[in-house]
Amino acid sequence: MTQPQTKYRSRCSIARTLDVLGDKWTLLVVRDLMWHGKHTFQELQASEEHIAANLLSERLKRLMALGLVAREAYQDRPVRYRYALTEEGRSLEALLLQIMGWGHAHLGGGLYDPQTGRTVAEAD
Amino acid sequence: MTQPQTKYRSRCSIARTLDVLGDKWTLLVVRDLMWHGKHTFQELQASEEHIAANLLSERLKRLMALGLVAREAYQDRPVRYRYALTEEGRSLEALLLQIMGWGHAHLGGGLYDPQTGRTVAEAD
DNA sequence: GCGACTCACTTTCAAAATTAAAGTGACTAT
DNA sequence: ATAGTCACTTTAATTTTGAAAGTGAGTCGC
Repeated sequence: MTQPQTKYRSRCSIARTLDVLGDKWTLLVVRDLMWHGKHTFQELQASEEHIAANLLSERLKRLMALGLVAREAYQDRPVRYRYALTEEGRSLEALLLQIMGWGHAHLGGGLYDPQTGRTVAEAD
Repeated sequence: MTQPQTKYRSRCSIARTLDVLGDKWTLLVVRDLMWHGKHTFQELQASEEHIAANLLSERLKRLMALGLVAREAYQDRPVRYRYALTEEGRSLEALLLQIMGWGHAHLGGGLYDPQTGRTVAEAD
């Protein structure tokens, strides 16, 4: 549970969620961390949607500030980081599944099965 | 099922859904149409988040183009419209509930109960 | 008839966000 | 020494947004 109301547009939970996750990139980063084993900056950047480096950098900072993502250095000299979802970040899985289900049914996108790691229904 | 009329960034259902709904306003319009009995342009514009008229106009056009919202004239001279979700638009309810649930649990927003039309848990 | 008002927008324009590209700094490999 | 990797940051052009004002068709009060 994060802090005060002043940082949000309203007290509506949907508006608040959109305040922090409502853009075209944030949830794709979460998707990659959640399911696709992408944990370094360059792995995240290499996803097929091609997020710009400055946006990835900014989104990771926001997700860390929200406590949804944490990073740890996996190497010094030079320091290199590994990003991972926190437990709170993993709580977004149901939301991601819901979004995926809707997009599959209504926009013809693929349907990924986190159990098997496979896309079980092809996209148009 | 909407056809590949639009071109999407990728075949990922999440990316596609974000392509069409991934911004700070679209789902608030859907929320108001779904649950709050707001059906005219001015009713939608009067919500507490205060969407700008140009954005509301553009979002309604997009939602209509997607087949999620339809409008009918409820008056001629001058023509005035009533906007409503289509059946496909109503399919977004589960997604809205999921987003609301997450926002309530993690950002402290209110929790609305569509059954009773009441907010059952207050926001911070 | 005249002015004030309503509704559903559209236009305007500055500010903010996104995009693509190039640049930086610390290193490693040849 | 030169080239390459990684994790970013910076820069500059383009796009989107946000706030305000404007428009057009009509109604209402006097």
